Amino acid sequence: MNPVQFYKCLADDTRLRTLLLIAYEGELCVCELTAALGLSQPKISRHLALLRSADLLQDRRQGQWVFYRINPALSDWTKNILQDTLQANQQFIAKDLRNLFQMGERPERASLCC
Amino acid sequence: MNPVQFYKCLADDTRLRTLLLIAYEGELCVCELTAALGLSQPKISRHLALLRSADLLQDRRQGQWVFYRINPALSDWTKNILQDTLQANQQFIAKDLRNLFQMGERPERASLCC
DNA sequence: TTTGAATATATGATTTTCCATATATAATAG
DNA sequence: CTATTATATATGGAAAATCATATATTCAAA
Repeated sequence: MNPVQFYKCLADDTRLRTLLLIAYEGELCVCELTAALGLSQPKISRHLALLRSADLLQDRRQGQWVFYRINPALSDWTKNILQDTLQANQQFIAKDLRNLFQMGERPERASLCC
Repeated sequence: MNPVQFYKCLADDTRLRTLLLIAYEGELCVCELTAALGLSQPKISRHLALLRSADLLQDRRQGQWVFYRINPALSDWTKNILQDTLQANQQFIAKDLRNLFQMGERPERASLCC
């Protein structure tokens, strides 16, 4: 992956928060992200589409929800950058995480095994 | 440093090449960067000004030249990101380095000690 | 038909680039 | 020593390109 393309993906408030929240939680659906970030659904969807088409995110539909996760096929260095950014900037998403934990009725994930 | 501001600095071809070249070489002046990148002097000067005002770069004048280096006061995580990006993307600046090495009459650095 | 999510279009805002010119130091001629 | 010229870098202003957002609409699943 071209490093400039990669950093363009991170160079936006909504997208970086989204990526770090997903990196922290493992998987989040659009409605959880709207609750956490306090932004409109179309706005978030648009950024998710960008991150998906850049192969930073993977999506899966489960019933009425679409869940996003960091693409496990990402190159090691980009995964490391995301992890290091998360470790060094926890306060950057602290409020978003609080919003997420206060959200009622978060959709249940289907267990991936068994 | 706000991570979004930081990544905006890296999210441009000219700026990322400039940063990685300087990280690799330790210190470069504007005329060396123009030779390495093959871009106009005003274009490079503008991006350098942006990186300086974001505190990613430090400059010092020596005679007629202005030398730029990575700001040593940068936070550890941002310095690490730059180093990791350089390690994982050496081919990204390979051609620029070749241009630099082929450049004649590179200005001499004053030794910093004694 | 209701809920969750994606997209199209238009618009506004920010960024990037180019050209010309300004400044600052250095080198040279008189 | 002073005036002139050359070299290195910075910047102002305008044009072009890119990017982000809002609103309205559409699609898909239950």
